[in-house]
Amino acid sequence: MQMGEGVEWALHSCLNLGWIDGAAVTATRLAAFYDLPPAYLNKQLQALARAGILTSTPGPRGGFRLARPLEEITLLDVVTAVEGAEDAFRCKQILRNGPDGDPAVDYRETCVINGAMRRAELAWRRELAAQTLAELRATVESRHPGAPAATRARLTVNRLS
Amino acid sequence: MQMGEGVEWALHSCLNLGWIDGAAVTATRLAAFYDLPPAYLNKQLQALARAGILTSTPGPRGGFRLARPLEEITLLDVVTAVEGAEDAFRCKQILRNGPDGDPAVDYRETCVINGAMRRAELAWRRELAAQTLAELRATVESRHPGAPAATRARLTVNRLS
DNA sequence: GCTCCCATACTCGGATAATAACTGTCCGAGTATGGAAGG
DNA sequence: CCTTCCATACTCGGACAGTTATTATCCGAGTATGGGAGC
Repeated sequence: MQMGEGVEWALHSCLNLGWIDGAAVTATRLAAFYDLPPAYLNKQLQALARAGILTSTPGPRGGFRLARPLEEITLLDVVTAVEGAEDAFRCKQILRNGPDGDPAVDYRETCVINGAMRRAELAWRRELAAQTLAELRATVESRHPGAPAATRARLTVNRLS
Repeated sequence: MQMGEGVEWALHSCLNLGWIDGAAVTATRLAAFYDLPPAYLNKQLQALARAGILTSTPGPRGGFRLARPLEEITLLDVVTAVEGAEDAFRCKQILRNGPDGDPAVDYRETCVINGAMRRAELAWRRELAAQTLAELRATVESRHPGAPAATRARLTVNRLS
């Protein structure tokens, strides 16, 4: 069970976009920040755009920008956008093949094991939804006061170094 | 991000073993219960045996049996045994490639994003560790009082049907 | 009848393929730019 | 000089390979069984 690295890239990119005010930043520019594969990061940002977290504009002067302030974006929003909404534990309803299996029953509702696993995943999601990206940004700024300016300078320069 | 189905198989098999008193059950028999691939289920049971949840005995009259009562087996034990102990979110430390990246720093400790993700996974693990298989067994027995006898009959018959 | 022995069948255990998911790359559709032509 | 137009360069967006992880299978090492030979 492993989460795709797109989640990590997306979260860092969203935080960086939070330090840019209004200007659109291209996927290539964001990828160069951490030396990531540009086209693949673009793929993840597309997912964020589909989820309504970012807005994308094509053409020159185009790129991605935040669709809403970081206060209104939770970790769960980003994780769901990139990884999908379905649970990690997917009940295959093997009880249906068991001795008293009933084809008419939806064992995803009745299976005790599935219920316990869903409860655990719910706790995970609850914790993710409790954290907004604005809180993460505040923590970073308190530890590295120069980060906003440095990021803004690096992402809004006219040309890549 | 998806969890292997071995977890589901392992949990169901452990519950079934909880209704057998002392007798060893072969992987083939347990697989036939839900019409699963026998050799692959055997692989998962091996993982449980390596983790000390089951004991395995080879040869005729061999098979798997619980190493300790269900009261002392948590969901987390089984998940960890089958899926491994490492976190789903693995911080690749992309900050190291960033503007002020320091090769000497372990960003798994300092990265705010990694900290938030680990907190969420901790909540998930905590929930899993809070549930023992004995509690699941009790819930199943309250809903299906005939389950223990039916399972025992099906798993301890001399020949497969 | 009882004991000992051995061939047998059965089990787990790890090594080996087939499949799906994730990672990475490429090219096309569409758009604002910037300069050139015309008034 | 100002306006209009068009060729250009640049962006996202989705379609296309490469690589890793997951799923599934197979065969060998080791053991209790159960029958047969010997006493």
